Amino acid sequence: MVCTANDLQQWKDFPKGLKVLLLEGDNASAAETRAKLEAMDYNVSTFCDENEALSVISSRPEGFHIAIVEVSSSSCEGGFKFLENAKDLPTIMTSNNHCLNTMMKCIALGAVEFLSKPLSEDKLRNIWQHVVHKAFNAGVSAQSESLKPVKESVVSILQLQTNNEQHESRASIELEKVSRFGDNDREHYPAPSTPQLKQAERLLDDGDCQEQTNCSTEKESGEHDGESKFIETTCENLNAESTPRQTKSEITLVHKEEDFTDASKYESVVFRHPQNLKVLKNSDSNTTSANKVGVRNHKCEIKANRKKMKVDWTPELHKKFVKAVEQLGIDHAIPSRILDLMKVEGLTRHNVASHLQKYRMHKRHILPKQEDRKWLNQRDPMQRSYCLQRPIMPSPPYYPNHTLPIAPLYSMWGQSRNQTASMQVWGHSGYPLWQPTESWHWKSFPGMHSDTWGCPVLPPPQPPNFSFSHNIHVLSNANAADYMFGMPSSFDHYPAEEVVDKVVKEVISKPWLPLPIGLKPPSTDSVLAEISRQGSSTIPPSSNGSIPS
DNA sequence: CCATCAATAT
DNA sequence: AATATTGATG
Repeated sequence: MVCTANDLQQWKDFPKGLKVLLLEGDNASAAETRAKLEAMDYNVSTFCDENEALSVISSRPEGFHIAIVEVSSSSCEGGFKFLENAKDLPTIMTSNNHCLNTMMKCIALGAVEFLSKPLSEDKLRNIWQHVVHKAFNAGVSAQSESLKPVKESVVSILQLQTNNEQHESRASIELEKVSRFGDNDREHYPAPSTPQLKQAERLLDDGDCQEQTNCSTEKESGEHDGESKFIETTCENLNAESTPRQTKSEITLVHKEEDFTDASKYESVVFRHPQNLKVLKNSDSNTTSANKVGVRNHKCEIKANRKKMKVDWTPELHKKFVKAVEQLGIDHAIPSRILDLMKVEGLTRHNVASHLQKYRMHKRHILPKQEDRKWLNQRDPMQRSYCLQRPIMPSPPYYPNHTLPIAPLYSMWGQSRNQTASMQVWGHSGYPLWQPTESWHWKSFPGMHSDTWGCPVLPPPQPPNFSFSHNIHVLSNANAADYMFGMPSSFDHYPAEEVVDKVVKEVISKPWLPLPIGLKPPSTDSVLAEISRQGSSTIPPSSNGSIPS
């Protein structure tokens, strides 16, 4: 049995009085959200302080039915914490940024939905469905006090409904369908995603979810036409025989992106199952029209969106890219070969080419600009070329493996090309120890050195008591959940300028000293910067850095 | 077809 | 404003 428009109308009335805990910060946006919710007859309580909300939630005196919690760069942890404590309270997470890892983590922690902001009315209108779904899904354990009444009222509504239609059936089954029809309805009511919690957790543990995203859509659907398909799987298997509880491990994550006539984009996380993938594959080869989605066709619809998937060059992906480029050497690093080496499913040559373009731009524009500035004071062209070709950094002759960068222009990247050698020399795996590999941010850090683009560079060696504990906390705590909003907050605490100065001076004066295990030499850039600051007098004698020829 | 660069889009 | 995609060109 399929829900009709009448059913929908009836269900639209349901939210009246539902108590919403809105935890969104103290800003205009929160007020706006609240207003929207109230306009829809939700009963909203706003709490700006996470701790306050947490205490409210633990006692839950007023019996909230659902919570809406924002995760942002500043209050991500609070959101996670809230989720952990929310238990049976259906919680919708919202966010301004589209960090997949954060999304994953939220879902893994039990969020029923992850909504991108701004929150349109469409997104908010039917959040109550999560309440319903949860009320039935969670069972009527003693814990779900707040949801019990929901279940009861839903059951009564359903009974009413089925009576009217002279369909005598068990309410729970009806409910199951009802809570699913949202998927098929043209308004695309949010689909509860809680049941897949475990899978999300597993994916999260992989730490490499991005790749999953990439590979999920593309394997069969055709790299040949260079086009990835956005897949929207609204199909729900309504066969009574098939169990809706999915325990498959191969669940992949896709972004569901739909365009609506009102141009408002609904975005949420859905999990796609292998079964559906099959269906999709078949229908893809048979039916090409994506627009034949009939309004009345509620049964099972699959829409293959031709829109290209936007490749998110995550640090992991970029790492692969850089590795491939390094492996090929700068001369042979062409998109197709890079693509081959990267072996990332779903990535097109175009994507790589584009990224390569950017990569080169950085090399050609950012670096020379900085270096030019540094060599303003240097008149001797010999010295210039010396500096270009030779990192001033300790490259002690007694390190046999330490080869030198060759091409002047690429000295920065040459340095990273020599990463293998550096690894042996410096005895680390290529990444700073204090930073999980999944979470380093490969953008240039303001105030940091720009050769970090694509290559994480450790801050200059730190005095024993210098602490990055803040970073460690941020980065590891979230399980690398968000390199995105880690960016501004995680690197607030650079080494103080004096510290850098001191270290750089030290290094310049004693270039022969090996660095502690696990540390990478300060970037060439930082040293050069320091030299230019102090004048060229401090440049170590050229015996230390003659050009190998 | 491919790589590259410029223009465009998000 | 940064960064990804699309388009044009050789």
